[in-house]
Amino acid sequence: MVSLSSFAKQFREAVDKNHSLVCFAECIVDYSGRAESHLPVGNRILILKSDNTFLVHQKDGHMPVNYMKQGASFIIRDNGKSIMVQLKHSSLKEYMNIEVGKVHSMHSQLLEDNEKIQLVGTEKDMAEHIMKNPELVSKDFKPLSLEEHTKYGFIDVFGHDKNGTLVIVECKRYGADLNAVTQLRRYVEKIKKAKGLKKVKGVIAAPKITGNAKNMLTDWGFEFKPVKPPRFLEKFDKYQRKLIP
Amino acid sequence: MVSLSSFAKQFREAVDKNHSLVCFAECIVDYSGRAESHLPVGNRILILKSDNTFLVHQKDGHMPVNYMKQGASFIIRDNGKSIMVQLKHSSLKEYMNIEVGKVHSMHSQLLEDNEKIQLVGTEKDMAEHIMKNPELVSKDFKPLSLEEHTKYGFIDVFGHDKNGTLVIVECKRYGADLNAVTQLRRYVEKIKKAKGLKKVKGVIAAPKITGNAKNMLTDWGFEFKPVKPPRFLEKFDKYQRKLIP
DNA sequence: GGGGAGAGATGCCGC
DNA sequence: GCGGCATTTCTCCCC
Repeated sequence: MVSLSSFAKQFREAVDKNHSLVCFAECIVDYSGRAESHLPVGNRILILKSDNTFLVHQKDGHMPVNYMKQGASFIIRDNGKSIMVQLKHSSLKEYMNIEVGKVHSMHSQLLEDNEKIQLVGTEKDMAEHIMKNPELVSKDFKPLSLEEHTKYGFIDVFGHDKNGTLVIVECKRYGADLNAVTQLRRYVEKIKKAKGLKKVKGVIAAPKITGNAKNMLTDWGFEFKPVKPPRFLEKFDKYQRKLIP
Repeated sequence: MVSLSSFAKQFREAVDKNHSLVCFAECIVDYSGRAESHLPVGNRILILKSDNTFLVHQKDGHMPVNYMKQGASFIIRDNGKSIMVQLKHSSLKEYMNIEVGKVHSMHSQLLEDNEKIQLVGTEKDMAEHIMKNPELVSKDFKPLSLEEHTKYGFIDVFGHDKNGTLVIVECKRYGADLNAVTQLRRYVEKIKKAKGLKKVKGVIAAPKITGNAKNMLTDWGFEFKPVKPPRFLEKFDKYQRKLIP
């Protein structure tokens, strides 16, 4: 058990020194901003990060129950019976109040960490994979470019077939849904209009597709190509064999 | 500083007893599942929740750098120089390895919390707001129903005008974008087909709309109605005046 | 369990 | 700053 006054002192210090702080505390949380919320009294995990991001986690679940992004100011007030922590994010017009009644434990320190996560298997990796292996789309597909942000939109892979017809490929690392089809539809319509073309092929490359999406795809004359997202890339290959027996 | 052996023991105990655990530790994190990642050595916050959700947070930022959902099994192995925590989520085919080299602090306990967050200001609240105030859409709009999940789709508000023409309203609590327009377009097309109608009105009700979305909207003959999301609802009104001076 | 859509989505990049 | 889009999205609800 930590006294409320030392909680208030250590919290203030962590905010000012950009330390990271975690505590287990009984609290009431209120929020107002894009929406409004109230969380009645209970025991939660409070996390203050070195950039002053603030998270409230309940004992279960993946997501924080309340949170405040970087950029808020902190006012810590001692009411005697409880500590009021008031977060105010002026630019986002977001506000949060945490009334802390009991502090079961707390720890704060400077965390040294200069590393960034290395991630593979994203949609971009998939698009590059198709660039290198155009036969995944079709035998006569000749990819021209990987254009993420061009004037024609954010088309994943862009090329043509043996007849010179333009082909637009929309990659999805997960199962393609209705949204993926409408997205492809937008790109095809846009490029038809921009280039004054009558025929442009649209292809969705994804590991799978939902039934309704498949129907809409065929209705609109597009194609689906089952493509698995690239995994087990070279630099992770060795590691993988260790990780998954 | 916590010894590696007591870290291993306390972690195992927390997993088995469904306690919540937080520690500050130097670690290396590897992940394989839907994607693959590697995070080199550094100091992070490790969080084990009572449902065995596991989170790794770096000192900055809103999101966890690595995580594993509820349902994984935990193997904790002492290598002498480090502790290997191996998470295996068989049904999701997700794996995570955390190699812990130093433990700066740790705490675990049973967290008692029976409360759920009360949230207002969602899209559903906005749809109800329009049901009660149909003039926000137009003077002659007569809403018929709030149908979230009907055979016609997930239409927010559904009604007709003075001529008996069907009106579909798609609400967005944030600015409407291209996606919102294609969504409305899908609903209108679907209901036209299902009911064999020639004309169905489509309306987007949102606080604002992007330029491109507005263009696509007018191209397709739909309308935009600026509507603010309902806030300061009665039960939070009193609280609000207190919270925001 | 799959499908569809919202979320206080967040984060990234480009303009 | 807005805009457009991916995300190991997550979460909820319905079929």
